[in-house]
Amino acid sequence: MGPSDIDVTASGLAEPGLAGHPGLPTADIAESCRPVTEILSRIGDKWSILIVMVLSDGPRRFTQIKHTIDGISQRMLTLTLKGLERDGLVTRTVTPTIPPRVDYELTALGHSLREPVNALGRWAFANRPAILKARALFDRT
Amino acid sequence: MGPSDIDVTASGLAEPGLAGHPGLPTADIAESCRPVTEILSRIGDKWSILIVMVLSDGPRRFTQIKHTIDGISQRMLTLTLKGLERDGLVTRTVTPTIPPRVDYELTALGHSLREPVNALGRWAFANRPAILKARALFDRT
DNA sequence: CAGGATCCCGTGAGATACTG
DNA sequence: CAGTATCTCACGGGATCCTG
Repeated sequence: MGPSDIDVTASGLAEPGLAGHPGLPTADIAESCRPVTEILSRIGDKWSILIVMVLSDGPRRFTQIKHTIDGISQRMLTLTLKGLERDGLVTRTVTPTIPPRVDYELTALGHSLREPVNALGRWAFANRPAILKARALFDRT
Repeated sequence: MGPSDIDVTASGLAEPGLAGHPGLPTADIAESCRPVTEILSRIGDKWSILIVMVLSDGPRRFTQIKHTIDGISQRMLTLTLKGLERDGLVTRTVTPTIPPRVDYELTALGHSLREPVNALGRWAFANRPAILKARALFDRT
């Protein structure tokens, strides 16, 4: 999650519409896919999806998340949570007790993300055998 | 402290074949999300989705793809195509003429991937304004 | 407890240059 | 045309130590 923006080219607004109808000028495909790739670079990292999944049951505290997701460093947890908060997917509520308590919770936007992600998850789960098989076959030769 | 102090309701994760059989310890969330993260690391890179989108109209030649996707290096195009081929999402057909001709085409598996990706794309497009707004707000303070 | 500040390393990916 | 082979660098991300 860089400090700066994602947009690379002109400050322009990409035109709507997803790619894929015959007759569509192919040169614009990258342009029309920009929102997708943008989101993918947001949730396509190593931890975002896991955090969203963990939070889908309700609010969780920092260390609670940390212990639920095995292998995540507190650095990456902090950074990823901050990124999710920045994009409005997660809220952060501090209770200034001693020791401090911080709760993270999915926003409505964050919850709505679960649907397409679950769709992808179902695809992944359903086609994993095929992929693994293709992969094994490819690697053998 | 153990996994026992974490409340397990798992209502949200109970997707068919996905995470969360009821009563599943939350510690296994990462485990049950593995297929998703696996796929995400496959298509979550910088170019895979774009290539799949370009190929969704039908077979394309190497340089055709290269010129359609602006900014991709031939190195990354080769590598990404090889990865997609390895996972059974794309076929590679060589016509040994001089100069050689190589066509890439989506497999049925590759085509089926477009549906969940498009779902994600619709989400991305619909919620992009909200995300950008949240981002701008977050960055101002 | 929650998170900042550093240090460090592997690898993702761009820029050429060469080949069948 | 469709790649392979290097060189290079930026950055994602882990480990560790420090603070309010």
